[in-house]
Amino acid sequence: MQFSSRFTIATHILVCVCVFENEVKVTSNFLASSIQVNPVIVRNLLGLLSDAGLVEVKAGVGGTFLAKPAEDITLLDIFKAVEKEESLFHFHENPNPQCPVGKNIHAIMDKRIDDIQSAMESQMAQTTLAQLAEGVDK
Amino acid sequence: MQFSSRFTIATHILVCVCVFENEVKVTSNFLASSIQVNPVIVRNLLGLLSDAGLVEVKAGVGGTFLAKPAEDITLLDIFKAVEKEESLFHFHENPNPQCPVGKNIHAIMDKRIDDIQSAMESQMAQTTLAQLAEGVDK
DNA sequence: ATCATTGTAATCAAAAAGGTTACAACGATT
DNA sequence: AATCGTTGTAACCTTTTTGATTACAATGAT
Repeated sequence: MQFSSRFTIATHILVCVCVFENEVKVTSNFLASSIQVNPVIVRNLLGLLSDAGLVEVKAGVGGTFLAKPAEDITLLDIFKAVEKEESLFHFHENPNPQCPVGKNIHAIMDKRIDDIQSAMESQMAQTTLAQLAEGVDK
Repeated sequence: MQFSSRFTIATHILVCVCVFENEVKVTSNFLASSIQVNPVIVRNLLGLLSDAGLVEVKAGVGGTFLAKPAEDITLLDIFKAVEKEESLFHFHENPNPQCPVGKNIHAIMDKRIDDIQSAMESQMAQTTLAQLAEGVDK
């Protein structure tokens, strides 16, 4: 199991936008050639990032801009924008209610699983796009 | 993206073994009927848990036992036993080295990604099998 | 009106997940 | 040594997801 590359690609997109938005027109083709994936994949991800209020995409004329300051965009924002699953964990659906363990397994695990997901999300919230963009050596 | 149900099923297996190992013979069929999945799936997971040194499975005669005290088995041990991916995140393979962002994206993100995975794993290590088994109401 | 660009639908291939059948190997019991 | 329930594993199948690609209507500045 791994996260799809949507998260790392979306992050790559946002770093590019942050670094280049005032220098060149950041089109899906520009982004696609930096990431080396198909431009349609970029456009679909831009749609998700736009829905999440992270970027503004200029239809027709082209070009993408940050919709808010890079200091206010975290890895958690990006993750939530592109990974739509509510829960990280996939429970087996039908544990046997006749069995004491099957009957209680959800009650036993749900809180622990929430805590694990929260720990991950808290750490994601620690990194901002501004910090990432600082690491780009032009 | 979600983790496969291997993790929750494997945890269910271990809770069952912990609770029942001294009462009944814990076979793959017994476990399968508590979880309500195919016995072969249980046997495959038991193989992984056995490889990881968490359980001992009696071939031939049948039955599964914990290989160490329930206090010494954590959710992280279970997770690592059944999810073999080294990294949680899947990087796009070929960022463009001609682009300042493409060239640096790994250097920028690798540490952050490690921190996120570490945060998740640390939280997983906080819960022991013994704690989970306490929650079973027989 | 033109033209580069975006938004999106329609496909397609590859990989992964989950399930199932089948059967050889095992090992205690008789 | 034959039996019998069980484990270990191979083979196969379906469904879902991911990632990729082509195609084209809609957009909006010029």
